[in-house]
Amino acid sequence: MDERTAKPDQAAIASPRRSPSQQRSRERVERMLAAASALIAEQGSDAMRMGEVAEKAGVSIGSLYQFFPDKRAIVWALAERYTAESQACISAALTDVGDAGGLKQAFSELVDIYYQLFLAEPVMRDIWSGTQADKALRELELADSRANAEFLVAVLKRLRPDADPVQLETTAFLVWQMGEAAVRLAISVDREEGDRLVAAYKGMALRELLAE
Amino acid sequence: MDERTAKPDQAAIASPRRSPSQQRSRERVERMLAAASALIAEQGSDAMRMGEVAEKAGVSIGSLYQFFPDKRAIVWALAERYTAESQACISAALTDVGDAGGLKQAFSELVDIYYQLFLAEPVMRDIWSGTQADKALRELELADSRANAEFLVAVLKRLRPDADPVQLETTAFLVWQMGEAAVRLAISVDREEGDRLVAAYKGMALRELLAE
DNA sequence: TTACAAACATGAGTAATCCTCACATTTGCA
DNA sequence: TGCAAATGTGAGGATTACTCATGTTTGTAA
Repeated sequence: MDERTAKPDQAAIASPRRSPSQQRSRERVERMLAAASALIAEQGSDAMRMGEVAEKAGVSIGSLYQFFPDKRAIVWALAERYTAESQACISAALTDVGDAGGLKQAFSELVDIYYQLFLAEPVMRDIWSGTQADKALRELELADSRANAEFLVAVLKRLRPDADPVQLETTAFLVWQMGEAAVRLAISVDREEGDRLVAAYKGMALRELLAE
Repeated sequence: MDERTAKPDQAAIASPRRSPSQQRSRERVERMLAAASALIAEQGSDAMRMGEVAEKAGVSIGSLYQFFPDKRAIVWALAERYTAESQACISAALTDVGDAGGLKQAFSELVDIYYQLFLAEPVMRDIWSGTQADKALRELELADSRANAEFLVAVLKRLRPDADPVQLETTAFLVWQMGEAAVRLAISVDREEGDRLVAAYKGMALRELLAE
């Protein structure tokens, strides 16, 4: 990221800014986010300029900063929406799983969905690519990953009631993070190899989840 | 404007700059890299300012740009050194492996070394954190990872001569990338959980490498 | 209806930083 | 010794995130 005017090492998770209370401004904020999303899809979030976002949204640069403390906050807001959406999806896919076969199928489907999403959505790809560099985004991703791992832990506790809970927790979290890494890797190579890598990840992860 | 065709050994992805030919300037370039390294260790590469690097190295800002096309090129140069070093280490650890037990031990040691290195070296940590965001660094990491995976493939072919070579290739590459992701994850949580995650990764990876 | 405070909108201006370039100095060598 | 190429310099151009003084709109209570 650019970080030109950033003060050194201020973590700064979502600094306080006015949140829109009137209908009019709520709509404007939506337009800002939509504009940002479109620009990120076109050029990536690094190349996204605050001036462009304002222009595309049909607002002044000042209005942008009325609701977002800085550039990263816009990306963060978009990221938060994606995580909320996918958590609902993951929760739905895993809560009903009762046996090993069910886990195998649900997990495989989830990985496929995630892979497809990354292939199809340039904004998502861009946002989670920068994850490592941005402190706030990294926190969001870790929290999200832990939450998702919890759904897996619930399933595992049902399937293997005698296993060490801490061990299960560790395994689920690792498997989840490996999945995100595998998908990010897969989309950065050619399609054929990407497919192979995702398939290999599935095998590796399921072996770990089912037979310890 | 010097359009003189640079030496063919400039395999660097982006380096349209003079490379030092005199003893004096070679020493100055070393000082620049040392200064950059120190500043990255202190504040991270985002917060590193080109002016600071020049000042700390005792050269002018112009001299800095004489040898590095831009800021990222400095980070890239440091990254390249680390990869060259670690490749030698990895090659040495894996070339003599002859059986499953040997692989298990060598792999485990390599993971430990890598983990310790990331824990101890703030510069390495910082550089490879930004990997996702920087195109050139990502290329370097992928190339490095493929090269390292090749050492693993050589071992696997010896241990499992009948296995599908493409499959082995995929597995080795995936395992290697998962390892990098696992270590990066491990250092971003508290030490105790990090140790558990690295141990879990080892188990998962070895199971995949040894028994397909 | 009107008065008024709070929310909202504006965009020229500020500050920080990357990088260039015209010119000065040093080095290797014929 | 002369000179071209390599190296050194730092003020200034260019870009861009972000601020703030000032103007406008909105909800609401008298």
